[in-house]
Amino acid sequence: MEKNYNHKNVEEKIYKMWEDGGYFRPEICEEKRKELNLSVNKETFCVLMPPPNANAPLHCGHATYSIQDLMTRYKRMQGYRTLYVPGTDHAGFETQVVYERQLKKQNKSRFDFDSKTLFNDILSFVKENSTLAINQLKKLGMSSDWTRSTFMLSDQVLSTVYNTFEKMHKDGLIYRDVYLVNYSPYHGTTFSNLETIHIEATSPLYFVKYQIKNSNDYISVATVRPETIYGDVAIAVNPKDKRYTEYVGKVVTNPLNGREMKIIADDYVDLEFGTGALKITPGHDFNDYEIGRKHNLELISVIDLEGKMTQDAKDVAGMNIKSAREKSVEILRNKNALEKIDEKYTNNILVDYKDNKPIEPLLMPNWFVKMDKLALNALQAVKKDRVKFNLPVWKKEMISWLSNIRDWPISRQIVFGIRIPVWYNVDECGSSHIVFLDKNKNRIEGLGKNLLDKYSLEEIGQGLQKIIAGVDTKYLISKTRPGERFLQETDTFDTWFSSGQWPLTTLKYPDGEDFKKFFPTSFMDSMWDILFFWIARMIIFSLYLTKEIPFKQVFIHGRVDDEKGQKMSKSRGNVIDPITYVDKYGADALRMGLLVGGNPAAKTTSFSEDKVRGYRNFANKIWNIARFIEMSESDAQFDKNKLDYADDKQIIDDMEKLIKEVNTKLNKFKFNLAGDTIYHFIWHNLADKYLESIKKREDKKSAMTVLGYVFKNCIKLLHPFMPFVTEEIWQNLYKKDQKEPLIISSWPE
RNA sequence: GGGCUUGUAGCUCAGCUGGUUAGAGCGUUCGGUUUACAUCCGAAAGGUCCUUGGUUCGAGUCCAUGCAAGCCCACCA
Repeated sequence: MEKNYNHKNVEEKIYKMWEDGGYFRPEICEEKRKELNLSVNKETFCVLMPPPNANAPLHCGHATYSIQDLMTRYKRMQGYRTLYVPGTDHAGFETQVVYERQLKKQNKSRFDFDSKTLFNDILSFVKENSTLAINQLKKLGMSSDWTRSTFMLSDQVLSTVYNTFEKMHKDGLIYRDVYLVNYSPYHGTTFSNLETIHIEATSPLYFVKYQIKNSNDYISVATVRPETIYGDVAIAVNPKDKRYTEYVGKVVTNPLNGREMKIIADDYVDLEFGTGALKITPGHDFNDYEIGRKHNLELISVIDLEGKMTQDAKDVAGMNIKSAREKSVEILRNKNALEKIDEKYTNNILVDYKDNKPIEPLLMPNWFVKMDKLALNALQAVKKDRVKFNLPVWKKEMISWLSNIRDWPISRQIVFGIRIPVWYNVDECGSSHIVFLDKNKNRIEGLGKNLLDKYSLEEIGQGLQKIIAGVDTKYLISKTRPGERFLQETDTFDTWFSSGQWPLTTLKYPDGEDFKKFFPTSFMDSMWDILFFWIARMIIFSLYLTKEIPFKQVFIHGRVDDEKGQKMSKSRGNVIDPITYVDKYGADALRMGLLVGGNPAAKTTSFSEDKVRGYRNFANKIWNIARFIEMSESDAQFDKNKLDYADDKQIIDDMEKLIKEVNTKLNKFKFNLAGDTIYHFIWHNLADKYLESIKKREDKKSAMTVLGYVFKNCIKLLHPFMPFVTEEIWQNLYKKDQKEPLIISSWPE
């Protein structure tokens, strides 16, 4: 053994030995343990890997997969039939954004391609780079069964997702509706509520006069969006507001288009704010939409999908929102309908989480999942602890989210995703809006009935970019084209619709062997940022399809921040690439830095090079204990009844205590405490005290036997944390007596 | 507006159901060519455990108030 531990000579070699030996596969482990007369537990232990984006390099967050691998290795050594299932995600929206940036560099955009071509181009871009993430996970030491790896766009996944959609439709859980959605004109797609955020902005607040019919009075209304006045259908005041009591029920004139609108009373209106009177624009504001429904008001769209004003916006039709706003203000001013402007007004505007571009609430036909009943099942499962959480706070958050759930818009207007398996008969969707590239690659847009006169169905189908079918358009659900005259819905599923079924698709629901053996799974590790996006949806889907929960235990880990406790971000320039630390200090040190250097269960945990370096030193420490043992002679087999020295008895005592403590802590998922306990024992008890004391003994042989025995148990306890260096030491020291590699050796109980 | 979390050594953080002299990594100072390791060893400095009050034989740990920082949800036109 070399004087210093060098991870570079070890990690790749050891990983290959494990993988080639099939030790990541439950079947082979079971077989080998039986051959060697090691106990085999009938129970299974299964962990699903949250699928990383197929084409992006790993970031620090992925290094927390060490938690999953730690649990896997722990249970594997305990003799459970252990399976850690890997996979990769297509990450629809994220990937498309990255790809579109590439296109932009070539002066192209998504509009230059028909959707089929664009999809295939993005897919091959993903495939070209898809081994990147997997290879990096291997470098971290993940002991997952790569022969079972699943890709989110594989046939198996598609088939399950389609079947689920069909079943939900049959059960009346899928509906199509015009709904006010979060639409991003910039990205050209809808976002769910979870994907939008509010940011503070300064927007001029305009006070607009609405003339009361047959009177000289007017009501003044404050708004930051005068261009939407074209879509106003009412004025609302609070019923308790004495200033306006006499006006309720009267009629005002819309200052921009002359529409006659009622003054209604609704206690949603805040008496304190603005003038106490609110314009109601159900087509472009979520609260107004609710009020509109309550009072049976008309829905008017004055902004279209491109972010331009519609024909209903008369004088400003065709303009973009910004110019339309300026123009509207000008018109109001000319009509003497503008009372005043508060230029310094600050408000919160709705933007997307990705690029912080404005979201327009727009009326759009969309596919929805009815959530009330589905969520109720999940809620009960969580309340009854059928799914356990590592901290009570996550259970609470889950309960409150599930209790206040809204219907889920599942259609996205992006290309890179799983296309919704819905087909329209072109002869029945004449009023649908269709966009396609003709054979000369010119972008053609119009109503279905008009286009079909000029173009062949084949040409439209070939170049198809988008169909926006009316809510009442007839459709068929089918995995394949149901007939000559059919075009498929161009919307794709929200990525969480497919990843929400990950426990089912990876294990090959409903008939796969793995599904029968390993479902429900045992341990699910994830960060809190996708608690609702993902964890909740997996519970919902599993309960819906199988009546079973998808996993028994959820472990929520924290965000990995930099050494100053600041969030890592590209703009701050403090992003740490985990692989550079693996190269510099070894995967073992990196894993310890995350698992033991902080508290992985805390909301955030700080990570630094110093920590990793500290644990690299620890790897070297145990390496040198191993060298010391290798260089000294020992004579007999360890026998607990033949301990002559008090020191020997003490260290054995301490070791037994250590084993108990580590087991207790691991079973409570206190990984940092378990690891820290081992660290202390090895360095400050075993090495600094015991090992130093026996150097002075005359008869060293018996002491070396004790040391060898204690150290062997330490190496086992440490294996789930630091798999590489422990396995390498095991191969050097204990191969003579132990035929099995450390990875499947028996755990000290 | 509603909810949550955190406040411990110079820095980043551990501290399990309350129980002796409060710990780690890095940093600082002093001393070590001990034949496993300088990626090391020995020693030291450094903490009113945010404030105040309470429960208790006993509080870093439990409760309340205040102060400070951060997060999540909802969003007032």
